[in-house]
Amino acid sequence: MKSCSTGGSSAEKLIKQRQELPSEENLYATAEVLKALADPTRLKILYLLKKGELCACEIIDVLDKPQPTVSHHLTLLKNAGFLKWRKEGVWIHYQLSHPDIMELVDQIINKIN
Amino acid sequence: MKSCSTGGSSAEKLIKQRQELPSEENLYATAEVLKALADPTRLKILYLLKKGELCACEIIDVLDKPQPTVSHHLTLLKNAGFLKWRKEGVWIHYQLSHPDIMELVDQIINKIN
DNA sequence: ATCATATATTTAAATATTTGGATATATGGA
DNA sequence: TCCATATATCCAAATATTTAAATATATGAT
Repeated sequence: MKSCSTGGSSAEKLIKQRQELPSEENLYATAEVLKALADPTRLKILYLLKKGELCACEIIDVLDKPQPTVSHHLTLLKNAGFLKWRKEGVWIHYQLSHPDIMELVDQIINKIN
Repeated sequence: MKSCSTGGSSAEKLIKQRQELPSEENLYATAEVLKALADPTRLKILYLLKKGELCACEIIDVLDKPQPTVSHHLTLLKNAGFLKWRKEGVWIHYQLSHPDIMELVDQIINKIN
């Protein structure tokens, strides 16, 4: 049996292929950001916010989930960098920090489908 | 205390906001696709394949992980629609099915950072 | 047919994520 | 100050994902 035709994976080739990749750190960080996107509840929040700023209580109403659940998802989206917010008294108004990211998400999905 | 200034969430407003969202089904499907992306090992595979076709054995070599682990990640990427493949004897050569998706991923990450 | 190798599947353990009740904190009104 | 409401945090249970050993399957060489 001859060897895999894509070319023998010599030690040098291997090292080079590894070097050309993003660092582990980088890959982990990227995965973290994408994980924040990869959940139906959080996507729902993001699509909601495409229409404009909303306060947490409104998001809770629309999603119709318990407050701690929504709060948790908002925290993940905030930590990943998807949201901006401003406090106004007791209320917290959330906005997309990069509205055009949602277009990019849609483009990925369109390519896949 | 006055009510949340973004506007009282009247029943009609709520219903409208919900209607304007993608369906649950759609949100779940989108989340599935994004989940396939949201893992450092799978991102590594995708970045590797940006350079061109590789056979499974080479991917295993570069990642330096046990074969079943890599096979599992390849299966998830295949199922999500990110990979094309062709069999050549025992070998399976994988390719990105939509190479430009990786650019879109990079754009999302660049916006966030 | 037998063997060696490439890849996939099965399975179970380890780990991480999601959910929501209970509770804490923050803010403003009375 | 005391109360009501908005939001966050803590915690534990339910669920999902990741990892890798063991095993199965597929292919081609002898």
